[in-house]
Amino acid sequence: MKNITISDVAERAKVSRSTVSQYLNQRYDYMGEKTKLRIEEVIEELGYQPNIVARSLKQKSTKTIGVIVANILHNFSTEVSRSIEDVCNDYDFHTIICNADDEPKKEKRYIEMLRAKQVDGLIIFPTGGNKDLYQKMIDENYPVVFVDRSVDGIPISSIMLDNEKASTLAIDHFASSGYKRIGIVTTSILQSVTPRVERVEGYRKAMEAHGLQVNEDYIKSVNIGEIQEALSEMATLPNPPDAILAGNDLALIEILKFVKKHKLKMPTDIAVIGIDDVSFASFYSPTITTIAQPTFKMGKKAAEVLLSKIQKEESKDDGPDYRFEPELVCRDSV
Amino acid sequence: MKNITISDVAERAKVSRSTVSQYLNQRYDYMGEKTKLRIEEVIEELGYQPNIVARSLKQKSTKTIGVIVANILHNFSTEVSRSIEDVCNDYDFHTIICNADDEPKKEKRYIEMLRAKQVDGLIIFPTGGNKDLYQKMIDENYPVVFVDRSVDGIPISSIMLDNEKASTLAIDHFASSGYKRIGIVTTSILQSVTPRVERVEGYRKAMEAHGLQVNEDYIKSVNIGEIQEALSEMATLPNPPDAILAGNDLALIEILKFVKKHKLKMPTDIAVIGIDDVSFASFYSPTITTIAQPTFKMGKKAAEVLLSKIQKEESKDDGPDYRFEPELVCRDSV
DNA sequence: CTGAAAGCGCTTACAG
DNA sequence: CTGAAAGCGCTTACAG
Repeated sequence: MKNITISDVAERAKVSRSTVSQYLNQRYDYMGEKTKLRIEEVIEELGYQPNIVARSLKQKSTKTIGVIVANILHNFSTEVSRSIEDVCNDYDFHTIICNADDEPKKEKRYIEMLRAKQVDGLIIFPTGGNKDLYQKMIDENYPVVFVDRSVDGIPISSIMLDNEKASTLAIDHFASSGYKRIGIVTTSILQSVTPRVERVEGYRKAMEAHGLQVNEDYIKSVNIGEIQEALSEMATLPNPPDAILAGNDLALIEILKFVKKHKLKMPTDIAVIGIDDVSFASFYSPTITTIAQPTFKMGKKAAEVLLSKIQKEESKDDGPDYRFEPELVCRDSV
Repeated sequence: MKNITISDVAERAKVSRSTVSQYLNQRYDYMGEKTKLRIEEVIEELGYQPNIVARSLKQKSTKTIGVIVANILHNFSTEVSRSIEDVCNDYDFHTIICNADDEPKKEKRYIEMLRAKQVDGLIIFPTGGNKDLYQKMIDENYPVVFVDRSVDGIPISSIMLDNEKASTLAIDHFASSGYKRIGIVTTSILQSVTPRVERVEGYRKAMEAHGLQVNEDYIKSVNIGEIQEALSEMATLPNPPDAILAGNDLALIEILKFVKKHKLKMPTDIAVIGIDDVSFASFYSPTITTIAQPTFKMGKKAAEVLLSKIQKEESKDDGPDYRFEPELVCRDSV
């Protein structure tokens, strides 16, 4: 199956390839009306579709961006990606989504692959483990924006939740419902991933603001596989917490499993709030009070910031971060 | 920022571009050891990365495939896509995922865009609404495979669940637990989407096999927004069903919402089985009995079939469909 | 063992 | 108003 190229169209329409190209790029300014119509006809007739790869090579733009999420298992990643795609679509950009699986090595491989593929820019939920690469992109003035996390010493704008506020909303709500022994469970904080660190920090501050005691035994930042154990430890404390804030959706699920396994009742035995508005929150029993992230807005912003960097050539920025407001969704688990 | 090209490498290594290209393509056969080392060094030194767009243009292969899912909201779509990506990754192929949103128009746009981008093949969860395009791809011997659904008169292999078996497993399980008034609720069947049609068909056959009466009022195939109403209708029948099979994950969620809203108890007031093993099935209250699709295997198969079509040039096949076995996951909602 | 030349399918000044 | 020419960054016979 020989592919139809611009030459075939030109030949058939009895014009030069340049003229066809002008037509394709809608530069009709100086084109004879009959020429235009003739080309249009031939294209229709041949079912010609321009080869975008060839165009990209010449134009040095692929109209494609790459998105590298740290871990696709978080609902947040999926929703933000979806929103990024929507916006890109509106601007006729394609999106290639990759999942680094929390491994800096994979992230590195994807960054290199995507750049070799000449994507016009990158949206990264950074693992944090490739500072040299991040810095190299800055030095080369290559368009990048971060999402969810920032990286120390790397001045790339990041689209993030106001994480401290998220914790504050939760603690305020617990407190106003009379809970005092409030714990927090989140996935490991060892790589100092921004949202986790800030949420724990926000938790501490909010507790203090309410004059509540911060008990270190009530704070668990461990790998997802160790959460059950951490919860058991908390539960067997002489004075166990009566409310728990889940630092993200995966932590929440672990908590719900624990609650179920031990036949606890929410909110009487234990009150729960989850950061991230999981899909089943509204029909779980009881329905789950959550702190929702504006994932749609955040994805939109990420795409817009990146696209504008791409357009401007001038992708320099002082790396201002964009913070988004969390929202308390009251339901029955508190 | 001038990009580093093969010419820069050639110049610096004092060889021709051809030789560098040979090196890049690992055709070392006739290359002097010193040449090889020199090139290697220079590449390292310059941080050179070959431009894949240029390579693709010449090689007429982008090492990229497109995936167009009918509706990304189904958990099935996400999981299968993920598995496709994993396999493609192993073969050094990239994946571009698009969501047709159940709209044939969007599907058409994506097919055309992806082909213009010269993707080497397409995996489609077909909406069914673009038969001319599907046929055109067959005529052009362009590599395509379908997933989840087949399209009447279009001999393209499809990777599908054994849908009748899925319903059979559910009905058998209901029946063996003593339920007799069994209903089925699924999203609209109007466009004769394969799995929906087959699941309803399987339901009928299985009911008959058990000597159970098929009550047409127990069969609801309506748009997602109308499921609540359909359930109300069923519930107010003089003799309402005491068990319901959810045709897919979205239908299941509607049922769970209904159950919650009307404070019904599962399985005492109503027993439920869902086709698709949703994420929360194992910790919902009660845990939910489901029929799981082997999404991972199905995605793997789809990728493998497509990749082999791509490799063979000869992408013709007689369109044999591949059927996968559903699995009953017994939990507490029956 | 390595290089000169042609070509992939476009686009973009530039000339007329 | 339209065409000839050069070029994007690679690869691939082919010659030597």
